[in-house]
Amino acid sequence: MPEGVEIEIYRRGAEAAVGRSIASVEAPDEWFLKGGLTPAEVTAAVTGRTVVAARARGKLLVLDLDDDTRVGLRFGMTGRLIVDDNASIDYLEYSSTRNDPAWDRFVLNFEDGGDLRLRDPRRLGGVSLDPDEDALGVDAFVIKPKQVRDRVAVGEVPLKARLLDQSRIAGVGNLIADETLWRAGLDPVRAAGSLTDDEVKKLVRHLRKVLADFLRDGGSHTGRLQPARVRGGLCPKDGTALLRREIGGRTTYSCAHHQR
DNA sequence: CTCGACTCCTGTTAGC
DNA sequence: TGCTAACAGGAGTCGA
Repeated sequence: MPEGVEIEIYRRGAEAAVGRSIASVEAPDEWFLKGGLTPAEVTAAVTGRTVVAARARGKLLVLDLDDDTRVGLRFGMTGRLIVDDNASIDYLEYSSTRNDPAWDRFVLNFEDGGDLRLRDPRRLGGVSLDPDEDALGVDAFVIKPKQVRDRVAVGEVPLKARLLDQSRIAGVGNLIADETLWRAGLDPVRAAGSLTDDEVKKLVRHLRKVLADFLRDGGSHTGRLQPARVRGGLCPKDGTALLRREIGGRTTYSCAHHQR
């Protein structure tokens, strides 16, 4: 599903839109527009403008336009970005393997004839104008150990829930969180503030490696834990029956043996 | 401010 | 074969 890794892949795909002018907009699904935005408003705001940058912050993809308007794209759990008929990602966990244009919720048509499409079967994504980027924490790709210690590894909230809190660290979704904690040998229900300095360092080290691995391998579904994230799954490290719990409101798989 | 519970969305799949 | 119900999770809202 689209987590920070997928958003970075989308961002690279969206680089193809930089320098191009927007001729028209398709916003057929008003529900998909967030913050009270209407199709008429978004059309007026972006038509005739040129894309000058594509940026990622956590799970938010931002297109900067030449008049400082910012277009915020969110992908929910099933959204994909398609630029000029090129999808940067073909497979998304929990999404459909079909490819139906009826799921195009937002389209920018460029003056040169190409287009940028946000295709989201389950409509959990959305489009906003001038999104509040400051509400997001430091992006997981660049967060430093000290920032993790100060903003993530604090309080009595379960560690897993903390990692999913986008205001503290942006871009970690359910699969990245489970894989990171599994590799780091940390129990997802541990109080976030209970980690020692060494455990914080270990957490950051594994997070960075997980992000790099997932980026290299093409998405957040490519983890070593992933095949075992099913009912009755066994830990790929030691064969122990995995625990399946709901933590932070999300299905969480972890190993009772080596995650402490 | 913090935090857990709840709600939204719909394609897919398990099970009868 | 056809149907129903459960399931998936990112993000916003609400109340304690």
